Amino acid sequence: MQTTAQFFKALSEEPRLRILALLLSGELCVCDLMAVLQLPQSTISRHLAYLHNTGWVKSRSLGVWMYYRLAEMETPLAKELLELLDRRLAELPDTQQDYKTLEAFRRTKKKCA
Amino acid sequence: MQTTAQFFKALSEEPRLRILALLLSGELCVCDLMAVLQLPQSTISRHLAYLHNTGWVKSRSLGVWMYYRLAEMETPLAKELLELLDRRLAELPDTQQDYKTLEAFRRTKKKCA
DNA sequence: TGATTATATCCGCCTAGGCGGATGATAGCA
DNA sequence: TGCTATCATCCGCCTAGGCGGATATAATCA
Repeated sequence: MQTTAQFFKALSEEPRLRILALLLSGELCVCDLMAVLQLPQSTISRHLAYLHNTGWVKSRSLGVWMYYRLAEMETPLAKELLELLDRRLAELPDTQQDYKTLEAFRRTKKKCA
Repeated sequence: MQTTAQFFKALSEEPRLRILALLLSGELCVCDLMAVLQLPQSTISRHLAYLHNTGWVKSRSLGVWMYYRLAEMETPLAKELLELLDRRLAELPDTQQDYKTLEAFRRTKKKCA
């Protein structure tokens, strides 16, 4: 139960929720997230570390970049929660705005890839 | 999004998760929750106030007692999240233990009702 | 009315964790 | 071998919110 609470705690801050919503669309590196969320790099990395520690995301390094993706969920509760986020987070206006920003960023910059 | 994060934050502490799990089985008063969770009354009331403020529970007073029940969820995300908790929280060993304790408490005490 | 009971709130204390600038480690490039 | 870009971590600062004992409020009962 402690662990379950911990797991939900990862969703209790807006920047982390926005990061997860963005990762639902696929793997991203830290600089992508910086560009979309408009937050300092230390803030992004801190939240990513939190999400990593609580089992929400996995990472792989590719050259200088660190790519983050959603982890494979292990318990039924976690699996279904992720499915729920996948269905319902995208509906939120804030998420849609972030998706647009990500698209725009990808068109203008061919860096970070 | 801020609100969504706030909503999840309510699930980020173990006592609140246990309270919600117990309320899934029906309306309860503060003294029921005290008996099951074995936590001081001020702690229970504080968490109930938090759950109330974040839209998870509603309350009604009946004489000296204050009865708490799950609120009707308003957004699709909230509705489905509650359904998920209903399906999956009951599976957890901690929840099952709390249910047993609640049953035992109800058999021995006819007070608080 | 005075005592008891259930609950809410206050209080002081304490920790997790938020923030963002500064610094450190590492990889690729010139 | 520097130089630069990316990212992790450190740092000091600050707030939300955890805890539980003490107190206030309201309802019931004798």
